[in-house]
Amino acid sequence: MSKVEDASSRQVKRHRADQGLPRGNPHTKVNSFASINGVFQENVEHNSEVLRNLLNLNRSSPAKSVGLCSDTESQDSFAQDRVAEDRSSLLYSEEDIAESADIEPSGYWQDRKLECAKVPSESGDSTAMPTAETAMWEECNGSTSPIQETITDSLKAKRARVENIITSMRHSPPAVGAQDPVGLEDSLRKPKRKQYQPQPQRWDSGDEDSPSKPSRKQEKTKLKGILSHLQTQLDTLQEKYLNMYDIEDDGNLSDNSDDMDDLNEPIDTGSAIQKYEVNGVSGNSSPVRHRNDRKRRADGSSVLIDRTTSYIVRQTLKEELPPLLLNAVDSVMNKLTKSGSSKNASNNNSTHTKSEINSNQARNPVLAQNAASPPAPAAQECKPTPPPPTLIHPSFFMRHFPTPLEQQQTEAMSLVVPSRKRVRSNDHRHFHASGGFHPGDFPMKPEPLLPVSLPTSVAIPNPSLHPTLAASFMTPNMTDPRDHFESLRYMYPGSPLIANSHLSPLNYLSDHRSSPGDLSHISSGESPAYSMVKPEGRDTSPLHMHDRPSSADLSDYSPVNGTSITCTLTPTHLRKAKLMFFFTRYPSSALLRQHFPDVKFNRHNTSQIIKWFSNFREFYYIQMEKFARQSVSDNVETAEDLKVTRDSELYRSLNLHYNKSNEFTVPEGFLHVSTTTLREFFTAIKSVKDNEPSWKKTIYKVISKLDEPLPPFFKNPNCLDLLPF
DNA sequence: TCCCATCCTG
DNA sequence: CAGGATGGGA
Repeated sequence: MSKVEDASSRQVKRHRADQGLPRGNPHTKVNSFASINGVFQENVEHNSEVLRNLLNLNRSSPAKSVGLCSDTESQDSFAQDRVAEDRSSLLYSEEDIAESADIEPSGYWQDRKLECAKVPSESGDSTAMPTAETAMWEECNGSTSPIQETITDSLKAKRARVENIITSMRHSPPAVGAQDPVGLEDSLRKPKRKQYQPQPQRWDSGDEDSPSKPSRKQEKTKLKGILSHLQTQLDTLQEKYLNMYDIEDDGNLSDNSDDMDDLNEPIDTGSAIQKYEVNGVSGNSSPVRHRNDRKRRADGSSVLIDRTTSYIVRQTLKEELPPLLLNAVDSVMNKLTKSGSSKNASNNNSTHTKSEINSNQARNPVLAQNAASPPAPAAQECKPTPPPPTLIHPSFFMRHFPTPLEQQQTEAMSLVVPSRKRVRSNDHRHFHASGGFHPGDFPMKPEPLLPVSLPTSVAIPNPSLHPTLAASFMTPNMTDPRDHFESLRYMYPGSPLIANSHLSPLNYLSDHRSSPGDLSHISSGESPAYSMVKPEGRDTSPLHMHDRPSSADLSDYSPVNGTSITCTLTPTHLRKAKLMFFFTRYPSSALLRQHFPDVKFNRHNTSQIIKWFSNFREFYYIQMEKFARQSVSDNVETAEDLKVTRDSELYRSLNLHYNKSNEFTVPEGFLHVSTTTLREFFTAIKSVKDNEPSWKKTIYKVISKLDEPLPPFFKNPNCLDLLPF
């Protein structure tokens, strides 16, 4: 049974690896999403500050920067549409946030289409996705009331400016019209606009595994630039929007005092929705709500109009900025995390990336929603059938950093398509918003953008095998706590770590340096002070933050520096294991269990960690044999002439492998063992014993007896955190 | 039969 | 570093 289980598990892992699937526990996706929301929240707050500053700045400055706004009547109508659609997008977004997640997307959008069908489209584009909001605006435009005409003129002027802003933004990146899959340049000149494309979600399309993945390392630096570039663009857009807004509101500054009050508060989407719905008689039906707004405008209340405009501007920025920044930060951080050591900032993919941006802007509904779409593609887009596999569900997070496959998307994405799930991005992470975006999601506790330590592949937590672990991954706290606390370590840099001084590697290291080789006084294992090893039979929940070594062992144990039990072996564990190899080449499984108290060992991860040491030995012996043979060929006379020192190339090679960041002072004992091993190999090779079948076994036997006791601090699950590096 | 180590391979 | 094959020991 176990054999079968192991075999099948291996098969599964193999399969997953072959598929390029993430190795981590799928539930970590939830946590990743939570982290995104955390960032989102931060962005919202940050942006609210930005918005306040911008608005105040514009209000205080009579000079309006509208240089890019060259009004024409034809543009006016387009811009007006865009303003209207932006408004409707925002409304959709709000409704999505407010509405239950149980809404079927298809039904949701079909309802929208039904609403649209009742409204004549101003543009005459039958494929357009009219909305109640546009209907409202169009009805308003069609009115013969003088007041409404004034209103319309005012709005047209606004739209014209928005149009110009958008146009200028589109041309900001280098023109990539030839690569533009959306036909953006053409669409810019056509008075048609694309329809909303309600896309059935494809949660987990394997197609996103791009066949030609550009180097993430190379993209890292570019993404940084992209981030700042996009932010600059957004700032420009903000400024222009607000300038426009300010011009329109010149005579109504006092009337908008409450708006400014609003701006002095952190912008909160939920409260904004509430405010907006309070303005309408009915908070449930947006058409009704819009009509009420329209009636107020028809009453000639410029205050209301300006408030609405203000609201549009604010909401647009609220909606636009956070996802953009979120996505940018997400992408950059992802690249950074995955290629933190990358130093080669290549520009090879700059064109590619910029085209991504451009095509992304094409999907930005604010930018491209009004863009013309040829009738045929539009008709195709109207199909309620599921999109092609390469079409990824449009979401806030993906509009700005599309995957290469995403670039094949040919329709403008709605700003507010319900972002219920984030499908795999090019970072191969999955984000699932089980209930869409709710205002309550955003204040979620910020999680680390990425786990500091990702599980190693063998350590795939298999929920079916470990139901308790599976349950543990259901909450944010239940990810590998080491990851959690590693991140917390940066949040609380001053937090005390281990009070027991002899658990400190620094102490060990200093002791070690002062008296090399004298490790007996810190001999590990048997010291009763470190009897914090988890009892074998303990079968508690994987996460017991406080069910941990007694306070006598770790007097300063706290959730901040603490850890909890996990079945997942992380790269941190691997690093620790490598350092342990300096002391023990043949650790027993019992020894490993003792020194990884944060690991709940099962058959799986036990064999994994044993395999690690097997691999360590393999590398070690290969190096030894290599250098022994080299010494033989170098006509070294006797084995006694060989000695591994910290200057020797062999040492550097080993140190690079086991102690890459040089965070650990290699113990003197390891030099002795290395010297012994090298000499054993040298002698065997010199005496041509390497012709014998298993000539290495005798060497292995010798070396296996040279294991040293591990320093006590290896029993500290956080010992690597204490290393200076 | 299970566990572990090694070797080979990717 | 991991997976698979293989072999040996308990």
